[in-house]
Amino acid sequence: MDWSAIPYFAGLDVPALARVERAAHRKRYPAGAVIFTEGECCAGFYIVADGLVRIYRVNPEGRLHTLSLLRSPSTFNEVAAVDGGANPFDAVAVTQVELLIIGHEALLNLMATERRLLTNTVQALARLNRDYIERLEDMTFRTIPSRLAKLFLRETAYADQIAELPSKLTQEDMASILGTTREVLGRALRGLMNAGLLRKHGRAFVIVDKAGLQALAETNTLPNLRESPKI
Amino acid sequence: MDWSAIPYFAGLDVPALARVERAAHRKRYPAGAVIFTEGECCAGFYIVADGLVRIYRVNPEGRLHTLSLLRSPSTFNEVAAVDGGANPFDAVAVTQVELLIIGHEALLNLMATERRLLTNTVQALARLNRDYIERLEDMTFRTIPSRLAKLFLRETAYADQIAELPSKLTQEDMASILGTTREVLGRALRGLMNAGLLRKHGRAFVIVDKAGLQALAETNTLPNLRESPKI
DNA sequence: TTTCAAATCCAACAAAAGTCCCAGATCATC
DNA sequence: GATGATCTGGGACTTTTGTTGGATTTGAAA
Repeated sequence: MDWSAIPYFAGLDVPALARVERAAHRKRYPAGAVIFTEGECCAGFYIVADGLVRIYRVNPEGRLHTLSLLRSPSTFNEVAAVDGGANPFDAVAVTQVELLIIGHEALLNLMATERRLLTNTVQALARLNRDYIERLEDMTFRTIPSRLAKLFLRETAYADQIAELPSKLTQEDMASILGTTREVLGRALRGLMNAGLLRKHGRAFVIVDKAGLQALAETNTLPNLRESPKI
Repeated sequence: MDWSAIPYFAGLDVPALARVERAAHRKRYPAGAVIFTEGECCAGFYIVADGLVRIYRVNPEGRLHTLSLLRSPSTFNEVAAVDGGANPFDAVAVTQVELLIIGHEALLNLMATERRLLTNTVQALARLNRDYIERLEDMTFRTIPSRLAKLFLRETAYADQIAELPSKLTQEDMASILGTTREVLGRALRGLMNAGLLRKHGRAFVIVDKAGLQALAETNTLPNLRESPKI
Protein backbone atom coordinates (compact mmCIF):
# COMPACT_ATOMS: atom_id res chain seq x y z
CA MET A 1 0.00 0.00 0.00
CA ASP A 2 1.42 3.35 -1.00
CA TRP A 3 -0.17 5.66 1.57
CA SER A 4 1.33 8.80 0.10
CA ALA A 5 -0.76 8.31 -3.07
CA ILE A 6 -3.88 8.90 -0.99
CA PRO A 7 -4.56 12.62 -0.45
CA TYR A 8 -5.95 12.00 3.02
CA PHE A 9 -2.60 10.75 4.28
CA ALA A 10 -0.29 13.06 2.34
CA GLY A 11 2.30 14.72 4.55
CA LEU A 12 1.79 12.48 7.58
CA ASP A 13 5.01 11.49 9.29
CA VAL A 14 6.10 7.87 9.75
CA PRO A 15 4.76 7.31 13.28
CA ALA A 16 1.43 8.83 12.26
CA LEU A 17 1.19 6.54 9.25
CA ALA A 18 1.98 3.62 11.53
CA ARG A 19 -0.92 4.64 13.76
CA VAL A 20 -3.19 4.85 10.71
CA GLU A 21 -2.06 1.44 9.59
CA ARG A 22 -2.84 -0.05 12.99
CA ALA A 23 -6.31 1.50 12.94
CA ALA A 24 -7.12 0.01 9.54
CA HIS A 25 -8.12 -3.54 8.98
CA ARG A 26 -7.83 -5.42 5.74
CA LYS A 27 -10.72 -7.22 4.08
CA ARG A 28 -11.14 -9.14 0.81
CA TYR A 29 -14.27 -9.56 -1.23
CA PRO A 30 -14.88 -11.89 -4.18
CA ALA A 31 -16.15 -10.44 -7.45
CA GLY A 32 -19.80 -9.45 -7.16
CA ALA A 33 -19.87 -9.30 -3.36
CA VAL A 34 -21.79 -6.55 -1.61
CA ILE A 35 -19.44 -4.36 0.45
CA PHE A 36 -22.15 -2.31 2.13
CA THR A 37 -25.62 -1.00 1.47
CA GLU A 38 -27.24 2.40 1.46
CA GLY A 39 -28.95 3.25 4.73
CA GLU A 40 -26.93 0.85 6.83
CA CYS A 41 -25.09 2.51 9.65
CA CYS A 42 -21.66 4.01 9.03
CA ALA A 43 -19.56 1.31 7.47
CA GLY A 44 -16.46 3.48 7.93
CA PHE A 45 -13.74 4.87 5.72
CA TYR A 46 -12.73 2.61 2.82
CA ILE A 47 -9.48 2.52 0.89
CA VAL A 48 -9.23 0.48 -2.29
CA ALA A 49 -6.00 -1.52 -2.11
CA ASP A 50 -6.73 -3.72 -5.10
CA GLY A 51 -9.51 -4.42 -7.56
CA LEU A 52 -12.48 -2.42 -8.86
CA VAL A 53 -15.35 -1.13 -6.70
CA ARG A 54 -18.69 0.19 -7.88
CA ILE A 55 -20.49 2.91 -5.89
CA TYR A 56 -24.12 3.31 -6.91
CA ARG A 57 -27.67 4.19 -5.98
CA VAL A 58 -30.81 2.29 -6.95
CA ASN A 59 -34.18 3.87 -7.50
CA PRO A 60 -37.47 2.27 -6.44
CA GLU A 61 -37.99 0.93 -9.97
CA GLY A 62 -34.63 -0.79 -9.83
CA ARG A 63 -32.63 1.43 -12.16
CA LEU A 64 -28.98 1.94 -11.19
CA HIS A 65 -26.96 5.11 -11.05
CA THR A 66 -23.26 4.42 -10.85
CA LEU A 67 -21.61 7.28 -8.96
CA SER A 68 -18.08 5.91 -9.09
CA LEU A 69 -15.95 3.06 -10.35
CA LEU A 70 -12.86 3.10 -8.17
CA ARG A 71 -9.45 1.43 -8.28
CA SER A 72 -6.39 1.35 -6.19
CA PRO A 73 -5.40 4.70 -4.91
CA SER A 74 -9.00 5.69 -4.16
CA THR A 75 -11.17 5.99 -1.10
CA PHE A 76 -14.91 5.98 -0.51
CA ASN A 77 -17.64 6.48 2.06
CA GLU A 78 -15.76 9.37 3.68
CA VAL A 79 -19.03 11.16 4.42
CA ALA A 80 -20.52 8.43 6.61
CA ALA A 81 -17.11 7.68 8.11
CA VAL A 82 -16.83 11.27 9.23
CA ASP A 83 -20.35 12.01 10.46
CA GLY A 84 -21.28 8.54 11.62
CA GLY A 85 -24.55 8.60 9.72
CA ALA A 86 -26.01 6.06 7.32
CA ASN A 87 -24.09 5.13 4.18
CA PRO A 88 -25.26 7.36 1.37
CA PHE A 89 -24.95 4.67 -1.34
CA ASP A 90 -24.32 1.02 -2.08
CA ALA A 91 -20.86 -0.43 -2.75
CA VAL A 92 -20.07 -3.72 -4.49
CA ALA A 93 -16.91 -5.47 -5.61
CA VAL A 94 -16.79 -5.60 -9.42
CA THR A 95 -13.67 -7.75 -9.52
CA GLN A 96 -12.09 -9.44 -6.54
CA VAL A 97 -11.07 -6.59 -4.26
CA GLU A 98 -8.91 -5.91 -1.27
CA LEU A 99 -9.95 -3.04 1.00
CA LEU A 100 -8.59 -1.25 4.02
CA ILE A 101 -11.25 -0.08 6.43
CA ILE A 102 -11.04 2.48 9.22
CA GLY A 103 -14.12 2.62 11.45
CA HIS A 104 -15.94 5.84 12.32
CA GLU A 105 -14.60 6.05 15.88
CA ALA A 106 -11.09 5.09 14.89
CA LEU A 107 -11.06 7.73 12.18
CA LEU A 108 -12.24 10.41 14.60
CA ASN A 109 -9.49 9.38 17.01
CA LEU A 110 -6.86 9.63 14.31
CA MET A 111 -8.14 13.02 13.28
CA ALA A 112 -8.05 14.13 16.91
CA THR A 113 -4.31 13.49 17.13
CA GLU A 114 -3.26 14.15 13.55
CA ARG A 115 -4.04 17.72 12.55
CA ARG A 116 -2.71 17.06 9.06
CA LEU A 117 -5.23 14.27 8.51
CA LEU A 118 -7.95 16.73 9.49
CA THR A 119 -6.86 19.43 7.07
CA ASN A 120 -6.42 16.87 4.31
CA THR A 121 -9.96 15.65 4.95
CA VAL A 122 -11.34 19.15 4.63
CA GLN A 123 -9.64 19.53 1.26
CA ALA A 124 -10.77 16.12 0.06
CA LEU A 125 -14.38 16.76 1.05
CA ALA A 126 -14.30 20.08 -0.75
CA ARG A 127 -13.08 18.32 -3.88
CA LEU A 128 -15.82 15.69 -3.59
CA ASN A 129 -18.35 18.48 -3.25
CA ARG A 130 -17.19 20.09 -6.48
CA ASP A 131 -17.52 16.76 -8.26
CA TYR A 132 -21.07 16.30 -7.05
CA ILE A 133 -22.07 19.83 -8.02
CA GLU A 134 -20.76 19.15 -11.50
CA ARG A 135 -22.60 15.85 -11.82
CA LEU A 136 -25.74 17.55 -10.53
CA GLU A 137 -25.54 20.21 -13.22
CA ASP A 138 -24.89 17.57 -15.86
CA MET A 139 -28.08 15.82 -14.86
CA THR A 140 -30.16 19.00 -14.81
CA PHE A 141 -28.89 20.65 -17.95
CA ARG A 142 -27.13 18.29 -20.33
CA THR A 143 -28.67 15.89 -22.83
CA ILE A 144 -27.44 12.34 -22.87
CA PRO A 145 -25.24 12.78 -25.96
CA SER A 146 -23.61 15.73 -24.25
CA ARG A 147 -22.98 13.79 -21.04
CA LEU A 148 -21.60 10.96 -23.14
CA ALA A 149 -19.15 13.36 -24.80
CA LYS A 150 -17.99 14.47 -21.35
CA LEU A 151 -17.53 10.87 -20.30
CA PHE A 152 -15.33 10.17 -23.33
CA LEU A 153 -13.34 13.32 -22.73
CA ARG A 154 -12.95 12.22 -19.10
CA GLU A 155 -13.60 15.69 -17.80
CA THR A 156 -13.19 16.52 -14.09
CA ALA A 157 -15.90 14.61 -12.26
CA TYR A 158 -15.82 11.67 -14.64
CA ALA A 159 -12.05 11.39 -14.47
CA ASP A 160 -12.10 11.59 -10.65
CA GLN A 161 -14.89 9.15 -10.11
CA ILE A 162 -14.68 6.75 -13.03
CA ALA A 163 -11.40 4.86 -13.02
CA GLU A 164 -12.12 3.08 -16.27
CA LEU A 165 -11.73 4.30 -19.84
CA PRO A 166 -15.11 4.47 -21.57
CA SER A 167 -13.75 2.23 -24.31
CA LYS A 168 -13.51 -0.53 -21.71
CA LEU A 169 -17.02 -0.10 -20.32
CA THR A 170 -20.08 -1.96 -21.51
CA GLN A 171 -22.96 0.14 -22.78
CA GLU A 172 -24.90 -0.95 -19.75
CA ASP A 173 -22.18 0.51 -17.51
CA MET A 174 -21.98 3.78 -19.41
CA ALA A 175 -25.74 4.07 -19.23
CA SER A 176 -25.75 3.64 -15.49
CA ILE A 177 -22.98 6.21 -15.09
CA LEU A 178 -24.92 8.75 -17.13
CA GLY A 179 -28.19 7.91 -15.40
CA THR A 180 -30.06 6.46 -18.36
CA THR A 181 -30.87 3.11 -19.95
CA ARG A 182 -28.79 0.88 -22.20
CA GLU A 183 -31.02 1.42 -25.23
CA VAL A 184 -30.86 5.20 -24.99
CA LEU A 185 -27.13 5.07 -24.55
CA GLY A 186 -26.79 2.87 -27.61
CA ARG A 187 -28.73 5.44 -29.64
CA ALA A 188 -26.47 8.20 -28.37
CA LEU A 189 -23.36 6.22 -29.32
CA ARG A 190 -24.70 5.63 -32.82
CA GLY A 191 -25.49 9.33 -33.01
CA LEU A 192 -21.95 10.33 -32.14
CA MET A 193 -20.66 7.80 -34.64
CA ASN A 194 -22.86 9.16 -37.42
CA ALA A 195 -21.72 12.65 -36.52
CA GLY A 196 -18.15 11.49 -37.03
CA LEU A 197 -17.07 12.06 -33.44
CA LEU A 198 -16.44 8.43 -32.54
CA ARG A 199 -15.44 5.34 -34.49
CA LYS A 200 -16.01 1.75 -33.61
CA HIS A 201 -12.96 -0.37 -32.97
CA GLY A 202 -14.09 -3.89 -32.41
CA ARG A 203 -16.71 -3.59 -29.70
CA ALA A 204 -15.26 -0.40 -28.23
CA PHE A 205 -15.53 3.17 -29.42
CA VAL A 206 -12.56 5.48 -29.95
CA ILE A 207 -12.43 9.23 -30.27
CA VAL A 208 -12.11 10.60 -33.79
CA ASP A 209 -12.98 14.26 -33.36
CA LYS A 210 -11.98 15.54 -29.96
CA ALA A 211 -12.89 19.15 -30.77
CA GLY A 212 -16.33 18.00 -31.86
CA LEU A 213 -16.83 16.14 -28.60
CA GLN A 214 -15.70 19.21 -26.71
CA ALA A 215 -18.24 21.34 -28.58
CA LEU A 216 -20.98 18.84 -27.82
CA ALA A 217 -19.99 18.70 -24.16
CA GLU A 218 -20.17 22.48 -23.90
CA THR A 219 -23.08 23.48 -26.11
CA ASN A 220 -25.31 20.50 -25.45
CA THR A 221 -26.16 20.07 -29.13
CA LEU A 222 -24.66 17.94 -31.85
CA PRO A 223 -22.81 19.90 -34.50
CA ASN A 224 -24.14 19.17 -38.00
CA LEU A 225 -23.86 15.55 -38.90
CA ARG A 226 -20.90 14.60 -41.08
CA GLU A 227 -22.97 13.32 -43.93
CA SER A 228 -25.40 16.21 -43.87
CA PRO A 229 -25.82 17.16 -47.54
CA LYS A 230 -24.02 20.35 -48.52
CA ILE A 231 -26.17 22.45 -50.82
CA MET B 1 -25.00 38.05 14.90
CA ASP B 2 -25.58 34.88 16.86
CA TRP B 3 -22.43 32.90 16.09
CA SER B 4 -23.53 29.86 18.02
CA ALA B 5 -26.38 29.29 15.56
CA ILE B 6 -23.79 28.58 12.86
CA PRO B 7 -22.52 25.00 13.01
CA TYR B 8 -19.03 26.04 11.92
CA PHE B 9 -18.54 28.12 15.06
CA ALA B 10 -20.35 25.92 17.55
CA GLY B 11 -18.29 25.24 20.66
CA LEU B 12 -15.67 27.92 20.03
CA ASP B 13 -14.65 29.80 23.18
CA VAL B 14 -15.04 33.55 23.53
CA PRO B 15 -11.51 34.58 22.51
CA ALA B 16 -11.71 32.32 19.48
CA LEU B 17 -15.03 33.86 18.45
CA ALA B 18 -13.44 37.27 18.87
CA ARG B 19 -10.68 36.25 16.49
CA VAL B 20 -13.25 35.01 14.00
CA GLU B 21 -15.12 38.25 14.29
CA ARG B 22 -11.96 40.27 13.61
CA ALA B 23 -11.21 38.15 10.53
CA ALA B 24 -14.67 38.73 9.07
CA HIS B 25 -15.70 41.87 7.30
CA ARG B 26 -19.25 43.05 6.87
CA LYS B 27 -20.74 43.93 3.51
CA ARG B 28 -24.20 45.04 2.37
CA TYR B 29 -25.81 44.47 -1.00
CA PRO B 30 -29.01 45.98 -2.37
CA ALA B 31 -31.74 43.71 -3.69
CA GLY B 32 -30.73 42.19 -7.01
CA ALA B 33 -27.00 42.79 -6.62
CA VAL B 34 -24.52 40.16 -7.75
CA ILE B 35 -22.47 38.88 -4.80
CA PHE B 36 -20.05 36.79 -6.83
CA THR B 37 -19.95 34.78 -10.01
CA GLU B 38 -19.11 31.20 -10.90
CA GLY B 39 -15.52 30.75 -12.05
CA GLU B 40 -14.21 33.85 -10.32
CA CYS B 41 -11.45 33.14 -7.89
CA CYS B 42 -12.29 32.17 -4.33
CA ALA B 43 -14.61 34.83 -3.00
CA GLY B 44 -14.23 33.41 0.51
CA PHE B 45 -16.54 32.08 3.19
CA TYR B 46 -19.91 33.84 3.41
CA ILE B 47 -22.28 34.12 6.32
CA VAL B 48 -25.78 35.47 5.81
CA ALA B 49 -26.44 37.99 8.58
CA ASP B 50 -29.63 39.37 7.10
CA GLY B 51 -31.75 39.05 3.96
CA LEU B 52 -32.20 36.34 1.35
CA VAL B 53 -29.45 35.03 -0.94
CA ARG B 54 -29.86 32.92 -4.06
CA ILE B 55 -27.17 30.42 -5.05
CA TYR B 56 -27.55 29.16 -8.61
CA ARG B 57 -25.95 27.88 -11.79
CA VAL B 58 -26.76 28.95 -15.33
CA ASN B 59 -26.49 26.72 -18.35
CA PRO B 60 -25.26 27.89 -21.77
CA GLU B 61 -28.86 28.39 -22.94
CA GLY B 62 -29.54 30.67 -20.00
CA ARG B 63 -31.71 28.41 -17.86
CA LEU B 64 -31.22 28.75 -14.10
CA HIS B 65 -30.83 26.08 -11.49
CA THR B 66 -31.31 27.45 -7.99
CA LEU B 67 -29.21 25.37 -5.60
CA SER B 68 -30.10 27.29 -2.46
CA LEU B 69 -32.15 30.15 -1.10
CA LEU B 70 -30.49 31.09 2.16
CA ARG B 71 -31.41 33.27 5.13
CA SER B 72 -29.82 34.32 8.31
CA PRO B 73 -28.14 31.54 10.11
CA SER B 74 -26.70 30.10 6.88
CA THR B 75 -23.35 30.06 5.17
CA PHE B 76 -22.22 29.54 1.59
CA ASN B 77 -19.23 29.08 -0.68
CA GLU B 78 -17.43 26.99 1.91
CA VAL B 79 -15.89 24.83 -0.80
CA ALA B 80 -14.03 27.63 -2.58
CA ALA B 81 -13.20 29.26 0.74
CA VAL B 82 -11.51 26.09 1.88
CA ASP B 83 -9.67 25.00 -1.26
CA GLY B 84 -9.00 28.42 -2.73
CA GLY B 85 -10.36 27.39 -6.13
CA ALA B 86 -12.95 29.08 -8.32
CA ASN B 87 -16.46 29.70 -6.99
CA PRO B 88 -18.61 26.75 -7.99
CA PHE B 89 -21.77 28.85 -8.53
CA ASP B 90 -23.24 32.34 -8.73
CA ALA B 91 -24.66 34.20 -5.74
CA VAL B 92 -27.06 37.15 -5.83
CA ALA B 93 -28.93 39.16 -3.22
CA VAL B 94 -32.67 38.53 -3.57
CA THR B 95 -33.62 41.13 -0.95
CA GLN B 96 -31.27 43.64 0.57
CA VAL B 97 -28.69 41.55 2.39
CA GLU B 98 -25.98 41.88 4.95
CA LEU B 99 -23.12 39.41 4.77
CA LEU B 100 -20.05 38.54 6.78
CA ILE B 101 -17.10 37.44 4.70
CA ILE B 102 -13.96 35.58 5.72
CA GLY B 103 -11.32 35.34 2.99
CA HIS B 104 -9.63 32.10 1.98
CA GLU B 105 -6.32 32.87 3.70
CA ALA B 106 -7.98 34.24 6.82
CA LEU B 107 -10.14 31.12 7.09
CA LEU B 108 -7.13 28.84 6.75
CA ASN B 109 -5.39 30.81 9.48
CA LEU B 110 -8.36 30.49 11.78
CA MET B 111 -8.55 26.78 11.11
CA ALA B 112 -4.84 26.47 11.83
CA THR B 113 -5.31 27.80 15.36
CA GLU B 114 -8.83 26.61 16.13
CA ARG B 115 -9.05 22.85 15.99
CA ARG B 116 -12.75 23.00 16.77
CA LEU B 117 -13.40 25.11 13.68
CA LEU B 118 -11.63 22.46 11.64
CA THR B 119 -13.66 19.56 12.99
CA ASN B 120 -16.86 21.56 12.60
CA THR B 121 -15.93 22.22 8.98
CA VAL B 122 -15.42 18.53 8.30
CA GLN B 123 -18.88 17.79 9.67
CA ALA B 124 -20.48 20.62 7.73
CA LEU B 125 -18.87 19.57 4.47
CA ALA B 126 -20.03 16.02 5.02
CA ARG B 127 -23.57 17.30 5.50
CA LEU B 128 -23.35 19.39 2.33
CA ASN B 129 -22.17 16.33 0.47
CA ARG B 130 -25.17 14.33 1.56
CA ASP B 131 -27.44 17.11 0.36
CA TYR B 132 -25.82 17.17 -3.06
CA ILE B 133 -25.99 13.40 -3.42
CA GLU B 134 -29.68 13.57 -2.66
CA ARG B 135 -30.32 16.34 -5.17
CA LEU B 136 -28.30 14.41 -7.73
CA GLU B 137 -30.47 11.35 -7.29
CA ASP B 138 -33.60 13.47 -7.50
CA MET B 139 -32.47 14.78 -10.84
CA THR B 140 -31.55 11.37 -12.23
CA PHE B 141 -34.50 9.38 -11.02
CA ARG B 142 -37.49 11.48 -10.02
CA THR B 143 -40.11 13.00 -12.27
CA ILE B 144 -40.98 16.64 -11.79
CA PRO B 145 -44.24 15.97 -9.93
CA SER B 146 -42.28 13.76 -7.56
CA ARG B 147 -39.59 16.40 -6.97
CA LEU B 148 -42.35 18.93 -6.44
CA ALA B 149 -43.89 16.73 -3.76
CA LYS B 150 -40.50 16.55 -2.02
CA LEU B 151 -40.20 20.31 -2.16
CA PHE B 152 -43.60 20.76 -0.52
CA LEU B 153 -42.74 18.20 2.13
CA ARG B 154 -39.47 20.06 2.70
CA GLU B 155 -37.50 16.85 2.91
CA THR B 156 -33.80 16.90 3.88
CA ALA B 157 -31.96 18.65 1.06
CA TYR B 158 -34.82 20.99 0.29
CA ALA B 159 -35.25 21.96 3.91
CA ASP B 160 -31.50 22.55 4.33
CA GLN B 161 -30.98 24.52 1.18
CA ILE B 162 -34.30 26.26 0.57
CA ALA B 163 -35.10 28.67 3.39
CA GLU B 164 -38.48 29.60 1.98
CA LEU B 165 -41.78 27.76 2.22
CA PRO B 166 -42.92 26.64 -1.23
CA SER B 167 -46.19 28.48 -0.66
CA LYS B 168 -44.20 31.71 -0.68
CA LEU B 169 -42.25 30.97 -3.86
CA THR B 170 -43.29 31.97 -7.35
CA GLN B 171 -43.73 29.19 -9.87
CA GLU B 172 -40.67 30.52 -11.67
CA ASP B 173 -38.65 30.04 -8.47
CA MET B 174 -39.94 26.55 -7.82
CA ALA B 175 -39.16 25.63 -11.41
CA SER B 176 -35.59 26.81 -11.09
CA ILE B 177 -35.16 24.91 -7.82
CA LEU B 178 -36.39 21.71 -9.44
CA GLY B 179 -34.36 22.30 -12.58
CA THR B 180 -37.23 22.77 -15.01
CA THR B 181 -39.26 25.51 -16.67
CA ARG B 182 -42.17 27.57 -15.38
CA GLU B 183 -44.64 25.98 -17.80
CA VAL B 184 -43.74 22.43 -16.84
CA LEU B 185 -43.90 23.34 -13.18
CA GLY B 186 -47.33 24.89 -13.64
CA ARG B 187 -48.55 21.68 -15.25
CA ALA B 188 -47.17 19.68 -12.32
CA LEU B 189 -48.92 21.93 -9.80
CA ARG B 190 -52.23 21.56 -11.60
CA GLY B 191 -51.61 17.81 -11.67
CA LEU B 192 -51.13 17.64 -7.91
CA MET B 193 -54.21 19.80 -7.43
CA ASN B 194 -56.35 17.55 -9.63
CA ALA B 195 -55.02 14.56 -7.72
CA GLY B 196 -56.25 16.20 -4.52
CA LEU B 197 -52.81 16.56 -2.95
CA LEU B 198 -52.69 20.35 -2.97
CA ARG B 199 -55.29 23.10 -2.79
CA LYS B 200 -55.01 26.65 -3.96
CA HIS B 201 -55.22 29.34 -1.32
CA GLY B 202 -55.11 32.68 -3.07
CA ARG B 203 -52.06 32.49 -5.25
CA ALA B 204 -50.27 29.95 -3.07
CA PHE B 205 -50.73 26.21 -2.77
CA VAL B 206 -51.26 24.40 0.52
CA ILE B 207 -50.93 20.73 1.36
CA VAL B 208 -54.17 18.76 1.55
CA ASP B 209 -52.98 15.17 1.48
CA LYS B 210 -49.58 14.80 3.10
CA ALA B 211 -49.59 11.01 2.83
CA GLY B 212 -50.35 11.29 -0.86
CA LEU B 213 -47.44 13.66 -1.36
CA GLN B 214 -45.21 11.27 0.56
CA ALA B 215 -46.27 8.42 -1.69
CA LEU B 216 -45.59 10.49 -4.77
CA ALA B 217 -42.19 11.55 -3.44
CA GLU B 218 -41.25 7.94 -2.85
CA THR B 219 -42.80 6.03 -5.72
CA ASN B 220 -42.36 8.63 -8.40
CA THR B 221 -45.88 8.16 -9.75
CA LEU B 222 -49.13 9.94 -9.04
CA PRO B 223 -51.66 7.85 -7.15
CA ASN B 224 -55.00 7.67 -9.00
CA LEU B 225 -56.55 11.03 -9.54
CA ARG B 226 -59.29 12.07 -7.11
CA GLU B 227 -61.97 12.35 -9.74
CA SER B 228 -61.04 9.15 -11.51
CA PRO B 229 -64.38 7.41 -12.08
CA LYS B 230 -65.01 4.49 -9.74
CA ILE B 231 -66.59 1.62 -11.63
C1' DT C 1 -15.78 -26.49 -32.89
C1' DT C 2 -20.07 -26.14 -30.58
C1' DT C 3 -22.87 -23.79 -27.48
C1' DC C 4 -24.63 -20.53 -24.47
C1' DA C 5 -24.90 -16.28 -22.14
C1' DA C 6 -23.91 -11.69 -22.50
C1' DA C 7 -23.69 -7.73 -25.20
C1' DT C 8 -25.41 -5.19 -28.96
C1' DC C 9 -28.40 -3.25 -32.68
C1' DC C 10 -32.46 -1.30 -34.03
C1' DA C 11 -37.25 -0.13 -34.94
C1' DA C 12 -41.66 1.29 -33.22
C1' DC C 13 -44.09 3.17 -29.75
C1' DA C 14 -45.23 5.70 -25.17
C1' DA C 15 -44.42 9.10 -21.91
C1' DA C 16 -42.18 12.97 -19.96
C1' DA C 17 -40.22 17.27 -20.47
C1' DG C 18 -39.33 21.41 -23.06
C1' DT C 19 -41.04 25.29 -26.16
C1' DC C 20 -44.10 28.75 -27.98
C1' DC C 21 -47.56 31.65 -27.36
C1' DC C 22 -51.18 34.34 -25.73
C1' DA C 23 -55.06 35.37 -22.62
C1' DG C 24 -56.10 36.61 -17.83
C1' DA C 25 -55.20 37.58 -13.06
C1' DT C 26 -52.88 40.11 -9.51
C1' DC C 27 -50.10 43.56 -7.43
C1' DA C 28 -47.73 47.75 -6.44
C1' DT C 29 -48.02 52.56 -7.15
C1' DC C 30 -48.79 56.69 -9.03
C1' DG D 1 -58.92 53.24 -9.87
C1' DA D 2 -55.98 53.40 -14.06
C1' DT D 3 -51.59 51.38 -15.60
C1' DG D 4 -47.76 48.68 -16.27
C1' DA D 5 -45.09 44.81 -14.62
C1' DT D 6 -45.10 40.44 -12.95
C1' DC D 7 -47.22 36.22 -12.34
C1' DT D 8 -50.36 32.57 -13.70
C1' DG D 9 -53.35 29.33 -16.76
C1' DG D 10 -53.40 26.54 -20.27
C1' DG D 11 -53.44 24.85 -25.29
C1' DA D 12 -50.72 22.91 -29.09
C1' DC D 13 -46.68 21.22 -30.59
C1' DT D 14 -41.62 19.29 -30.68
C1' DT D 15 -37.92 16.94 -28.78
C1' DT D 16 -35.87 13.92 -25.78
C1' DT D 17 -35.98 10.11 -23.11
C1' DG D 18 -37.88 5.67 -21.67
C1' DT D 19 -39.96 1.04 -23.01
C1' DT D 20 -40.73 -3.12 -25.46
C1' DG D 21 -39.37 -6.73 -28.12
C1' DG D 22 -37.02 -9.14 -31.33
C1' DA D 23 -32.77 -10.06 -34.36
C1' DT D 24 -27.72 -10.41 -34.29
C1' DT D 25 -23.19 -10.51 -32.88
C1' DT D 26 -19.53 -11.80 -29.80
C1' DG D 27 -16.56 -14.14 -26.52
C1' DA D 28 -15.66 -17.51 -23.32
C1' DA D 29 -16.40 -22.03 -21.75
C1' DA D 30 -17.54 -26.92 -22.70
